[in-house]
Parts: sequence; C-alpha cells; structure tokens
Amino acid sequence: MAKALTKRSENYAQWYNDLVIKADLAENSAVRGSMVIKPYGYAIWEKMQAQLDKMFKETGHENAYFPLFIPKSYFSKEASHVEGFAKECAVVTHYRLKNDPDGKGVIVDPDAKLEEELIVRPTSETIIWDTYKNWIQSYRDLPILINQWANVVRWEMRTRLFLRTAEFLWQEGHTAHATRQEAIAETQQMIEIYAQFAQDFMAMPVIVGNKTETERFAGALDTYTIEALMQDGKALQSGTSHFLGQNFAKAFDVKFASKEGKLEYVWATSWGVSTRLMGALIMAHSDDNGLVLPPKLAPIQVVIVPIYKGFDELDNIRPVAQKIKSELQKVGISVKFDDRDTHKPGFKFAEYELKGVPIRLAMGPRDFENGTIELARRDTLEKSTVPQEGIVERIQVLLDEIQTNIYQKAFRFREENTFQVDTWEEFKTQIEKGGFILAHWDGSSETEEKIKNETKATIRCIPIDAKEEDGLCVYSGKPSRQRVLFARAY
RNA sequence: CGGGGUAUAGCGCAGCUGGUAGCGCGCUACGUUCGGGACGUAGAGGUCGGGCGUUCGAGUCGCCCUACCCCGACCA
Repeated sequence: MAKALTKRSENYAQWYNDLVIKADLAENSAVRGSMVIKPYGYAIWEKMQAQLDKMFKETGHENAYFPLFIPKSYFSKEASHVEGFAKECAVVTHYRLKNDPDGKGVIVDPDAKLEEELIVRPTSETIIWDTYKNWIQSYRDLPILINQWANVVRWEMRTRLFLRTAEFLWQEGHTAHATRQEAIAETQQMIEIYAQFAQDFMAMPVIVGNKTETERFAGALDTYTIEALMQDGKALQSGTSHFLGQNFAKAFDVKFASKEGKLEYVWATSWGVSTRLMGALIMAHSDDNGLVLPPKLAPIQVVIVPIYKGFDELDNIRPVAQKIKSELQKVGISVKFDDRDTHKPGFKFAEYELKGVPIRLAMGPRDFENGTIELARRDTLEKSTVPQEGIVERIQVLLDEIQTNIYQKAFRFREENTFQVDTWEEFKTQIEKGGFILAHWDGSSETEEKIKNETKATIRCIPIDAKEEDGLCVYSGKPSRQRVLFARAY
C-alpha cells in the first residue's frame, strides 16, 4: 500500500514520474537534469540496445567510438547546425582544479584555461565528419556505415526522467555515400528499422513520416521520424533519420574521386534513438498498477513465487519450481525464482506487477498436491490455475500472445484517438482533447507557426503512406494535396 | 529567463502566538505469520539547506544566499 501509484486519470505526469521511481527504473541525481539509471531500468535499455545493435549489424553497419569533446571551432563550420544546438551546450573551459588559497575546497585554476574551449557533444556530426575527411579519398572508400553507442549532453531548461534529460544515452549512426540516391535509401532504411523495432519489440505502433522544414534536424535536408501516441494523447518523437545531403561534406571538405575521376562531395545521413525510448515504452503500455512490459524487452519474463508456511513446504515446492525454471531457461526464457523468505507472497505479487513482469507463476501446497500452478498475466491481470504438465509450451505461446495483445491494445488506442479534422473550430476543440489529428495544411511555415502559437500543436510529420487527397488547409483554406499529422508533443 | 512553491530522520510529512524536535513508511532484533502489499514487542536514526541578525532563548521572527520542484518561455 505504501507504494500506491498516482492514477493516470488524476495526474498523468505524476503517474509517469511515480512509476519511473517506484518501478526502480531511474531516479534524479545530485546533478540537475541528469538521472541515475537504476539496474532494472538499465536492463530494459540493454535489451533494446542488443536488439537494435543486431538490426544495425544485419544491415551492414559497424560500431565505432568518437570523442566526447568537440573543439568549439567545429561548430562554426555548419551554420544551421550550430544554430540548432548553440543554446544548449556544455562547454569545457579549464582542465585543472587547485586548492582554494582563501580556505576550504577547490577552485578552477585560472592558469589552466584551454586555448580552445571544448564542447561536450550534443551530437557528433561535426567531429565525425572531421574524421571521415581523412578516411575518404575514393569511391572505393564508400560507403562508410558506422554507428556509435554514446552519451550526449544537451543543456535543457526543463527535464523529465528519460523523456528529456541533460545527459542521455543513445546511438547515432553516421554514414557516408557516393550518391544522393544511396544516402536517401539509407535514411529510409534506418527509419524503417526504427519503425520495425518499435512495433515488433516495443509493441508500440508508430507513424513514419517526414518532418516539415521547421521541425527538421539542424543541418539536415530531410528528416524522417517515427511518432508514437502516448496514453495522455500527446505525441512522442521516438526516432529520427536524417538525410544530410552534402552539407557536412562541404563544411568539412570531404571529397572523393568518383569512378569517372571527378572530385565530388560525399552524401551523408545520420540517425538515432535514445533512452527516450524508455519513456515511450513506459507510457505506451503501463497502467495504474505499474509497468506493463512487452515480453521481448522484459528483463524478467517469468517470475515464480512460492507460497508456503514453514520451510518444509518450501522444500517441497523448491525442486518443482527449479525444474520449471530450468526448462524455461532451456528454451531461452528469462526466469526468476523468488524464494526470498523476507517478503510475503502478496508483497511479491504487487512488486512484480509494478515492475511489469509479463507472467507470474505462483505455487503453494495446494498446487503441489494437485500438480498445478497458478499463472497470472500482467497485461490483463487474469489468473488461472493450470497443470504443471506442459507449462513450458503454454508459456511460450502466452508470451507471444501477450506481446501481440499489448501491441493491439496500443494500436486500437491510437486508432480511437486519431481524428480527421477539416475545420479550424473542430481542430481547436479536438486538440484540447488530445490525440493525433490528420488535417490538410497549405505547406507554409507561416501557417505551421500560427497553428503552433494558437494551439501548441505541431506537425509531427507528413506521413509517408498518406494518400493523395485534394483538400483545403484547415487554417488558411488554401489548397492542399494531402493530410499531415498534428499533435501536441513531448 | 518570468511566475509560484519547497528545504526538518533513508523517504513522505507535522511542528500554532519563539522555550531545545515528532508522526507514518522504511530500517535493525526477536517472536508469531505466509493463496494479494502481515502483526506484536523492543530498538537505531536529526549540526532542522547555508550565513547574518533580533532575543535571556530561534526549526519557528527578519534579511541575504544556495539548491531543488511545479507552471510558462525554450527544446534534432
């Protein structure tokens, strides 16, 4: 009872915060805006990482690592890029401390000032393109398909655990190509990988589309995004893939000799997802009892809780539980047998619900007598008593079923909260209620800006699968050829 | 950066018109419990964010810092 969560209906933001803390995913640190990711939260991130890393490697990418610090001057090479990040950079100006001559503590040694300040990377395009310059001379050196797993720092004004933190973990892919076409194909391939990951592993449906010019990545010619709808009706940008054109190649003078012997600038892409995905995962599925994790990303897929009075009963149960555990492990299912004597079953039930473990097995004396076991699924909270015989197959099937079920639940939610809107009045009313709005837009940044100012809604993306359809802009009444996706966003 | 708030035990909080700090949870020990967050008994734990001032006396009053939180502004 002490751990009761705030209800989603009472205060969604508070619910989210409570959940992150109480499910032991992360906590605020002593440093403003920077979080400590706790072991259980990190375990989920590791599962995400492992799967994404596999998908990147399957598509020919390799991992590398570039420096945390970037010379300040690099940021002045690509104008729009620096403009996008300048206001949120941490800057290293000195390299040494010394004892405060006036008393206690330490001070920054004024004699240890750096010739050129170093920027803690907010993203690595600049240092990577400066490096690629030395790697690329000929078309034979292309493509370069590199990813790095790293931390980055963006000095955000306001932060929220996982969703926006001053320091966060991510991967950033940076590729170099001989042709425009190939770079665009790469950009599209990676957004599709993100979409596939979101849907198949996070059980979270996403809309794939292009950002408008104003919402684009600083320095990109085109930005693809996956947009997910959270339970409170707000959108969460969950991954982006950028076609950078020749902007960075020109800024860092990266040219190659083509087959025809001509010197040409390289074509670039970059793409990334971050620990923000944790926020997406939490908000997409969880309920007032706690986390609901898709089996494919759950650090513990099955937990076995023994119920007993006295150690003789536990001694009966233990071998049966151990046997089930090892049989499940043999087929690749992660299992925890929680035989802690320090907590009662009811406590454990509540705890694993809070932590979103997809399947809970409970076995007591009654089950021991009858050759049964109690099986509870987290997504529906349904309990049933089933025979121990065939439990492995049953669980294998059920894990898949849960994975599918929570995807479908999220998908249904999105469908029920996506609205086609054709008038400005309707738009203003609907945006207050939340959800995705599909509406016509005249394609101008001015209109986009005005809509944002009046409603706080932004164009999340221009969906790539949008069908052509003549219509009138919901704001300006000017002609439009397709609907775009509006929402209020995180 | 604007507006609002908070700072007292590990966490959440109370402490009125000033008199030397308390509650719940958690923690430790022992016992009884154990099929949905157990109970009893006994304990441990606090320079009251920092500084200065008023006062015989400050968690409490005044001033000044600092940090954090919320709402806005900002945010590939």
